[in-house]
Amino acid sequence: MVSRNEHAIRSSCPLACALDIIGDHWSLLVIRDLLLMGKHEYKELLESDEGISSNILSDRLRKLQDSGLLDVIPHPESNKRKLYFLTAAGKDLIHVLLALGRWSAVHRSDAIFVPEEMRARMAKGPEAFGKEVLRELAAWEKEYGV
Amino acid sequence: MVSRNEHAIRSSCPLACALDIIGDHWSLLVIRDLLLMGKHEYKELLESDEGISSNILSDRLRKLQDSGLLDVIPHPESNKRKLYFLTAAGKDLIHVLLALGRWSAVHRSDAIFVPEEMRARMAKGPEAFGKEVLRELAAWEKEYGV
DNA sequence: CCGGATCCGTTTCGATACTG
DNA sequence: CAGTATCGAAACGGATCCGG
Repeated sequence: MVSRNEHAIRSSCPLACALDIIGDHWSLLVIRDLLLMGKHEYKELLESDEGISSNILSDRLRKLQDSGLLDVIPHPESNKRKLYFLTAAGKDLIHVLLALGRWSAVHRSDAIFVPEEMRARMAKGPEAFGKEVLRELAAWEKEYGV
Repeated sequence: MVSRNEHAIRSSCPLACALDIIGDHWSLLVIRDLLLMGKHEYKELLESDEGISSNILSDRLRKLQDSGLLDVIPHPESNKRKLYFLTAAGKDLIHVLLALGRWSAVHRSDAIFVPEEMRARMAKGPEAFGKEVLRELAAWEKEYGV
């Protein structure tokens, strides 16, 4: 396990929780996957191109839960699987991701943070794209009765 | 020194450079200080509340330089000191910081990423605040003949 | 003094193997 | 399939040293 109580320690320092989440490689990637890529299961998250390892993934999932950005619900098709959904606070990070996507489209066109076609949409109409993403997510949630 | 060639290795992987910068605690803090807090010197950066240590700071400064987000110029008042200024790409991260500041104002009102008064301004009129920040920065640059 | 560089003990990360 | 245990590698941080 990766340091369970570290989070509690950090929270008490003036260094924003925001930085614990955003200022972390893997958390950011997990959020991207949950928010933009339509992923909701452990396995799907594990398979992202960047290759997060299983212990890191479960650590970050727990931290996101602890910070109230993530909800975990049982999978309707299996009692061993779980579904991960962002809370309202988590989903609101869409604005940060959009800003980041836009920045990286402009200044880091060589680097891939989201798939090409998505970046194009992001860059052209960020707000519209953001709304669309949230709508898709809402559809998912409805489907699974979140 | 903290791993000099790591950056080169990372750049070649599909994990965006954006994440190397933004997905890092200390880099993000340094950018905040340079962009929002009007800091431009090593010593000033070293003194931020979060307490970065000198080796970490110089490592991050170098990485930011390597990624083209940071310019270093000699200090006009002393040939020993240096001035750190963000490049255009670096300054453009203002939009990410604004989104982040806004998010943390809404969802993490207990955590401090920027000073209270600044957060209020950020939350109320992000674009206006962003422009103001960039104007202040331009004034600095002019003063130092960047 | 200032901007770092270096050393070093400690903490955290992460790849792999493993388990229920 | 969803995690956990292990363990080496990397990052951290603090102190200290150094050249200008």
